[in-house]
Amino acid sequence: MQETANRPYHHGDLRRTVIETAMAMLHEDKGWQFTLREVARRAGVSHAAPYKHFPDKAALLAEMALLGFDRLHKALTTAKPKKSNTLRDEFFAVGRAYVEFGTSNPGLYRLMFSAEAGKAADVHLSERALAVFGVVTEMLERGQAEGVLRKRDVRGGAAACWAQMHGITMLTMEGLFQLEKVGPDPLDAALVTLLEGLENQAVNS
Amino acid sequence: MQETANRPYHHGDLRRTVIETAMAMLHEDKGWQFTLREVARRAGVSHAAPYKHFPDKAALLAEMALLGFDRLHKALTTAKPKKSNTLRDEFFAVGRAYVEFGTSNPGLYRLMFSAEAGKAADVHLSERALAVFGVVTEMLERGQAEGVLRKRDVRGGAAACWAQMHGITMLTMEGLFQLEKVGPDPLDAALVTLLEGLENQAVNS
DNA sequence: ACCTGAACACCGTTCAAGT
DNA sequence: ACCTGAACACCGTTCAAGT
Repeated sequence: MQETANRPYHHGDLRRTVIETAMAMLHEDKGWQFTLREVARRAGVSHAAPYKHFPDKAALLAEMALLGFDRLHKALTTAKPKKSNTLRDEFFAVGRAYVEFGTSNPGLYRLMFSAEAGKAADVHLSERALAVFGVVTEMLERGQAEGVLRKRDVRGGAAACWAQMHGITMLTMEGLFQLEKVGPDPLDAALVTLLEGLENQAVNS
Repeated sequence: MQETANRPYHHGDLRRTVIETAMAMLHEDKGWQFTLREVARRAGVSHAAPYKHFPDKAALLAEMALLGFDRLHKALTTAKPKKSNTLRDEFFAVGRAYVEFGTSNPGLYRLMFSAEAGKAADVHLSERALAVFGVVTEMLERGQAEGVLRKRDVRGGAAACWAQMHGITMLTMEGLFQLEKVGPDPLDAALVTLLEGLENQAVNS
């Protein structure tokens, strides 16, 4: 862990360094179009060195995507307010945290849902990716138990929530949600609409 | 327009041919990671020839993305049933058509919303891309006029719809909506949830 | 065990030169 | 006006060889 100024030949923990360097480069560019050679350059090793730790670039991408899902999961559970809060508060807190995560890590978020990462190692079907789905499911189950939400197959509702979060996040990243055409606060509007589709009682405005 | 078997030197309509060839290659792969050189090879010209018609690869991608938005717009308006149908029918028809378009053209759909296409030429802010938004807006306006939908800023509702469509489409493309974990018919569940968030009257199940 | 350096088969892009 | 062919500066990946 302690970095000595001179790394003569052996690097020590190149595997971790490669991932961290690549993660840092993801923040600079929007896409995951960083090059493996550039990563190696920044890490101060030859361009062939990373191949001792990853079979190919796709493997590195997949690992980064998994890391991304872990961070997203953590961001959501952290954002969840302490108990004795209304479900509505929790719903909005988690929703906003999701979008916030995506928009402040656009490169990483894109990578997580890219075909490239998905192909390799079944990233999207891993339990680490599906843990995010679990957060939403728990929230809906609580809502149904409290009678706030309509009683329906929770999985369908969770699917709707995830799709809505993902859609808002990507459209925001593209700048499409910054237009006057979509109104003053599309994020809020989308969350309200979604919640009211899940809620139990009638709302007449 | 009529293709002679021998194209000795001049191609005739290389610009169109390049676009069509690239479009065809988009169907084979999932991503837009086709190479310009391969396009030129298939078109039977040198790898430098396309540069007489497009300043760079990004310009070609942007043009293809615009074409994609035109096709999506057409797919939605075509799917819209003739009048004297309920709004609910229209809503589901358009929703399913949207997802269907994405899942049957994954490469093109990905390209349309990629950062690469977005950067070039303001694709996402073009009226051709926003026409899709218009289809949803019209539908909601009709619903509000008929009293079926809650009266609210239509733009917010349209934003919610678009985000939901986009999210479902992408998650389906990733295979995440084919899991038992998300239930038997997540697409339907998401559409129902969305619609009921927009609707006027109370629903007690 | 871990890393290097040269090598291979590709890219995107440019540009003088051909027709 | 439209296209070619060689060239440049890159990639990802491999592999014998070094420490």
